[in-house]
Amino acid sequence: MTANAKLLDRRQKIHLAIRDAAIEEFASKGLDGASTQAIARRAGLSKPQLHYYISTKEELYEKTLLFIINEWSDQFFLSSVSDDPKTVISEYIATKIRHALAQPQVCRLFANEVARGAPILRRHWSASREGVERAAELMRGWIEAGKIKAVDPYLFQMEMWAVTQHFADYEAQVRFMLDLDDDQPIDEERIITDVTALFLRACGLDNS
Amino acid sequence: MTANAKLLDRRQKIHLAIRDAAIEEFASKGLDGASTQAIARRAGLSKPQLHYYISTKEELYEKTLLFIINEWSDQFFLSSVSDDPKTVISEYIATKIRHALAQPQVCRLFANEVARGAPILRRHWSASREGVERAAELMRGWIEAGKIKAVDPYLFQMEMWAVTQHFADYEAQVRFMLDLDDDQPIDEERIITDVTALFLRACGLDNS
Amino acid sequence: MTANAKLLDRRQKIHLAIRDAAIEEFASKGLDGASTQAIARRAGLSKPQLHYYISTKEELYEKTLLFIINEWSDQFFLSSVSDDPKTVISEYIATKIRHALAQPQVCRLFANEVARGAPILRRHWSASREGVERAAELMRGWIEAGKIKAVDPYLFQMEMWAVTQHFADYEAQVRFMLDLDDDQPIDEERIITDVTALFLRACGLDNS
Amino acid sequence: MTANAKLLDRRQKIHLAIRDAAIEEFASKGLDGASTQAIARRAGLSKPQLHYYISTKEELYEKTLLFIINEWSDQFFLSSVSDDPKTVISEYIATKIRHALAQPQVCRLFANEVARGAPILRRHWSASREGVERAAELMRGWIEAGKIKAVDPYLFQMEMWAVTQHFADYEAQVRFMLDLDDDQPIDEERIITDVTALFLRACGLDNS
DNA sequence: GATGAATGAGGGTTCATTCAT
DNA sequence: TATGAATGAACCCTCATTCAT
Repeated sequence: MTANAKLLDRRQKIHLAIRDAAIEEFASKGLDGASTQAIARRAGLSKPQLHYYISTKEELYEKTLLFIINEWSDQFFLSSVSDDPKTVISEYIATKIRHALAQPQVCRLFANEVARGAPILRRHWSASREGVERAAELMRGWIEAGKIKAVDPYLFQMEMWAVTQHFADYEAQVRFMLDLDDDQPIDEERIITDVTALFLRACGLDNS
Repeated sequence: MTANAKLLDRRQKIHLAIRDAAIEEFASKGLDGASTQAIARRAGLSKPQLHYYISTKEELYEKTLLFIINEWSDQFFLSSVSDDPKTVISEYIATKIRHALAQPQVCRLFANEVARGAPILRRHWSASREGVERAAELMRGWIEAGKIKAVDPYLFQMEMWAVTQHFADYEAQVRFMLDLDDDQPIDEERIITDVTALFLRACGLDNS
Repeated sequence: MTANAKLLDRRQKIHLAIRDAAIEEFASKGLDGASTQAIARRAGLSKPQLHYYISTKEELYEKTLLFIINEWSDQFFLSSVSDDPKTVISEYIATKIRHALAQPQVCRLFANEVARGAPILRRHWSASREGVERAAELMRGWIEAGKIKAVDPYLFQMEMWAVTQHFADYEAQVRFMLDLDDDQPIDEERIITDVTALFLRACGLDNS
Repeated sequence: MTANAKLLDRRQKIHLAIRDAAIEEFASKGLDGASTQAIARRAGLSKPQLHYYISTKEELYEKTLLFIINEWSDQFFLSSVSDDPKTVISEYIATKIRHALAQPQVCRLFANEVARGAPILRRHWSASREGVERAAELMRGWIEAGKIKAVDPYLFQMEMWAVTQHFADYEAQVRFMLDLDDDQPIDEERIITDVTALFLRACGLDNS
């Protein structure tokens, strides 16, 4: 490994640490509530040192936001890898819940931005229009083919999003409802099974 | 009306204005991000004047939070006014969605607190235990009586909460999904109908 | 004296102290070099306290600048109180030199702004156009009437300005040239006499 | 050219670039207002790279100041190359004005230092004493010989300095007075002619 | 020589809160 | 009551400088 590569590696590590710290802070406190102090400390840096790597808090926020939606975008919509609605819906839900439980802060950061009215995010929303429409089209095809019941494709997408996202955004409440302490694991499979069944039944795909 | 009564009236008006301002600010910025400056301005007060009515920002936050969950608590759980699950579920969903669309800030303030890990709220959660269990018991009764399919009573409550709450917490995203501008009204009835149908089908109550 | 008047008085005193401090600091360090810290200290305030009275450093700079040119503007141009050029010129020079020696910081603040390219000042220069032209017209009248020699009215104004201003802007050098310590007084009358004679001779008004 | 010579050449170029950058920055912002960042950028260097060539900002300031007064010192005083006062004075003025118009930043840097009270410069002023006195002596000779009117030799020197320097220090105001845009050239000859005539008349040397 | 990184101090400004009046 | 003023902490960020490499 060359000296140059080592350098890049080091730099990247710091940038990763900053990103993680930013996600954590922004997720729980929001843009205004988060302090660069806390982000720096969490990333193991001094405040001026942090500013060696980033320019402003706002920019860091935007970059963090864009990073997560980019990483995450493949899970935003129903995919058309399969022709079978049951498979497609089940996979969407499983993937989304797994992500919600594995990276709740990422989900909450997104939720926080949307709750604020999405001032930053909406500048990048046009890119998602197509995904929404493609998923809607897919569902309309299933409905016309009599594969699923006649549901509103847009609302159905939103409802799946709402429920799967809930396990991240409302993790504390989920724990309360399920009577779990903060350190006890959430039963992922139980949730996936239940939520999947809910939505399959809701569109007439479950014969239980 | 006596002078004393007038005074109390005036005081109460100010307290109401402060509460409204606090809900608005805390909902969009969180506890840390909100400033007493902004709350005071929104309530039509000066900053020192605000501190005449409240003691600290934290306390105002807690009081506001407790107020809304108190006002709101009757909608938190399935009520047992009727014996008919279809009626009970439909009414829960309709009420909850109407509230979400009418007072999204209240919902978002709650969401924000939970997303932070509910540090304040959890001190008052024990009071909700009973409501959760009563609703679970209610559902178990329906299941045993063969009135609804065998769903997980706890998860089912959470799922209904998640979907109904979504229309407040993710209002901006809902508008994007439904292609609505910020000033266009959201079609309440369409949503209530759709979500109700979803959950009724999900527990075998819909014969459509 | 009413309580209200007292308050206004107190406030005004602080504002005056801030203005004086600002003149002093901005004059010797410029806009960028001056620190609100130093201005606050000089005005007998803490830094946050200073911000109770002013909003930003830039605004304070601009206000200070505008204040001094406003106070000072009556000395900027040749006045036409008399018909006699000798009187007019003599009085302009005497007044201007007295001001330069009495309030060198005010002069230097102005000089500093102009040396920077007058980014703020030039937004308010249009108001001075008339004064310049009126003075030029006055001199042209004298020339046509054969009262003074044919000098360039614009350059003559600038030359008088340059020399009189010099005793403020270059006070330290003046002291060096005249071999004066920092605490020794500058002989105002000697300078006024000499400079007046210079310019009167220069336009043919001195018969010495 | 040897490798060593090349090296020295390169180094010198960088030092020249730094000096130019320093003059520019210090002239418009002063010692405190100037940033090493800006100086480095203007010189095409990084900040640490700049510190490879200089030690501190203060030292750079002092060196720059000393350099310009050294380069410039031959123009500071009336020279005695000729016996004829008219020639000597005319040449002083022409040279000084040409310099002011060609290198206004150099002049302004000097002016700024003097306006601050010349804390650095005064440590090197003793060297100028002689020049001042020699010029004064020269003028006294002319006066005694009846070649010029009886003017104060010290004030006369200062007045010539003031007027010639003005075209650099107050360039922005000069442009305003002459109604010139920032990109229009200033008419050098017009100024030299006028100022020269002024001072010649002022000491009885102009028969116009 | 030159670059990335680090640091401690200080920049301007706003914060929540308190205290006079 | 409610306002002007004050304060100390903290805000985000840039400074000049140094030190590895």
